[in-house]
Amino acid sequence: MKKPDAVAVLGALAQDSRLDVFRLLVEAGRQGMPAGHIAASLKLPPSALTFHLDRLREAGLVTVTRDGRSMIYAARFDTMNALMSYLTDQCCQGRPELCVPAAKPARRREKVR
Amino acid sequence: MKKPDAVAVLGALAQDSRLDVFRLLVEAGRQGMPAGHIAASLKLPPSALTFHLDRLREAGLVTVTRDGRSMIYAARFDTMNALMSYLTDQCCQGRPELCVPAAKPARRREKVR
DNA sequence: GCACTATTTCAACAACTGTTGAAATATGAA
DNA sequence: TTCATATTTCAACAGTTGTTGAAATAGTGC
Repeated sequence: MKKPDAVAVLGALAQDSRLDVFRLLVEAGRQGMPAGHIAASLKLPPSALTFHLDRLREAGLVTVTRDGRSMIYAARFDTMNALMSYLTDQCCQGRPELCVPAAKPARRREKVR
Repeated sequence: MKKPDAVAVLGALAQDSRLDVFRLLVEAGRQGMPAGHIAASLKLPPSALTFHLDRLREAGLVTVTRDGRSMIYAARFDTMNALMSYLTDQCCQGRPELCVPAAKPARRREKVR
């Protein structure tokens, strides 16, 4: 991921309603969710939802497919993945331990033998 | 980190000049860098730089201290750290392996037996 | 075809953002 | 004190963003 893409993805997530939409789609997982269901969950007027979904799609954070009269939106984990890598590389001196506690081996493995 | 903070931090990074400034400060490390040096490196007019540094500071991404007539800005890794955790939790289903390749144990285990 | 549902498009508008240059402030040196 | 340097403040301005509601489009079923 290059800088302009990172700026676009960060900008797409840097807004209240859009962060809500994206988190909802993350929860929904790979199968996604119809636009109407998102609108109902978040109480967003349909035109506002379309506006935000467009921006998420332009940033590569969601995919759309039609199913009958519904449009199914789903989170793109690969883009999120690329953003996390970009931030780790560019904004954490490439040293995950500086910014990513998750990178600790952690908890499960008893002992590395 | 809560949602409004995450939105603020994402917004602070979601801009060309600011992402440049922050990356430069990450490179500079804990000792930071005087504003003038940043302005020179990135060829930003001083008033524009102040504007962007203010936003980074409001988002908690940099600290400032005075040294003589210079203002020394430094990246706050703890805030970046908190953002990474927030994104991993809220936008990757809390499953780092979905979005954080670094978190994969990776490569070493021959076979899951 | 007509009615019905799901979603997008469009225009309007207030609010916010990023950039600029000139003036103000703060510190240090002579 | 006066001069020079480092940075911030301020006002102005064009451009972008988010929200709204009404109208348009696309698909389904009768």
